[in-house]
Amino acid sequence: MSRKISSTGIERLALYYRYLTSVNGSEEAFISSEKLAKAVEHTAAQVRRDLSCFGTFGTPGRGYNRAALEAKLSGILGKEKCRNVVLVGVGNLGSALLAYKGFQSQCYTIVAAFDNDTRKIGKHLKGLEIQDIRKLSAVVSQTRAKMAIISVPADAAQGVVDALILAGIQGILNFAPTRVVVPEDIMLQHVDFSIKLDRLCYELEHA
Amino acid sequence: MSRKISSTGIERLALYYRYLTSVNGSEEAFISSEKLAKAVEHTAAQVRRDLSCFGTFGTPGRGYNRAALEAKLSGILGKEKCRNVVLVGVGNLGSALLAYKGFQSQCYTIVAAFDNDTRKIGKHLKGLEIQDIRKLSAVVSQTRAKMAIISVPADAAQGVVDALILAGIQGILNFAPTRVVVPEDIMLQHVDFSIKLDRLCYELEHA
DNA sequence: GAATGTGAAAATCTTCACAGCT
DNA sequence: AGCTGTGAAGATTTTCACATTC
Repeated sequence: MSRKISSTGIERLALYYRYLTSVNGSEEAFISSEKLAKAVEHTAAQVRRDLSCFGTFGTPGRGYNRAALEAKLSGILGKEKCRNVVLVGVGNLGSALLAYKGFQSQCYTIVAAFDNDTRKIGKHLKGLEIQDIRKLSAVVSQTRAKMAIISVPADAAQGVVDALILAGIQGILNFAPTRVVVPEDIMLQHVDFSIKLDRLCYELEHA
Repeated sequence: MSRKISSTGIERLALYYRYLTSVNGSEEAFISSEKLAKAVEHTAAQVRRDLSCFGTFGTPGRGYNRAALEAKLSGILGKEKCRNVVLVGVGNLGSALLAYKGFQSQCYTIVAAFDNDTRKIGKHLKGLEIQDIRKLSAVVSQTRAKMAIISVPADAAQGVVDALILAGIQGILNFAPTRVVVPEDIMLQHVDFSIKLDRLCYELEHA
């Protein structure tokens, strides 16, 4: 046991977890690495390797107990404690993210939304009042949010990121179509769909 | 020259391209691998390696000619021919994607939008009429679209993907929070932000 | 018999470091 | 002097294959 998980492996763990929680009831109590792999379009060896990084909880000859595996993954991923998230940038995309059910059904709650557009500030959306970005610091410490989602224009992204870090945010999910710089101890993930579309385009071109 | 580009390298190429097109004018005519790397948060060696996979067009001692590099990348990525894209699933996220400027400013045009909700069909959004999903096949052949974006619920994704492929679509950008199966010759990319948020959560937990 | 957990091999991706060009 | 292009080394990730356990 106990090789370090690969960084892509972490995303697979999240896929395993989502799969397990999405098929509810009326299933066998055990699932094999083979079946789990099929469900998320990966390989059985990879499933076993990923899971083995966190201990050994499969049963040879049977597979993994679904309920136990789900619980274990929940723990590994840190989903026990539900997490408060703030969102910055309530444009088209930001509004869609506010409404997105996938976050809530997992363990995340968007507890505040910010914008710098005075026409939006004060309005309500999905039960949240859009707040002035200048209140960021106060609200972050008040809600003890550790994660932020930013969906602002590319040229505003770095400034917002800096402000978030100053306010105490430790992890940022960036939807702005640009790269930003953060200190070593701040976690950052990009969701960059124009790049993904470009990649698709490339692959079509070179098929 | 001429090692095969890594699959992550392709996404970097798209980043280089976006960076070059985003800084307009008033720049040096040449840019070094070092500077380009900085701009997109990668390394100089990686930039040179990625580019070298498609020929040699840097100038030792000077760097890369910005305009030439931009043109070259455009060619590599297949951006010459602007590409018609259809979108399936006009919910919150789909609507935001329709409005997203980033696609247009690159070479993509969303030429049709589909949904299966009779309350939405016939309505107009961003100058497009939302069409009945059953017209998919006709519209795809008419517009000669080769790429599709899907933003439908997870449980509808596979069905939509199958229909798209039947209609002649060759590349799919999937925003549905689930994995789908496609034949070998169909290109598929996932934009899976609940997974990215989970990864952020994991990294916060194990920082 | 069936499926895990894991060394070892293979494949892929990144970095080093430097010869060679401008 | 400055920077590219690239072999070679290194690091990471995936796959193979099988002894071991239930």
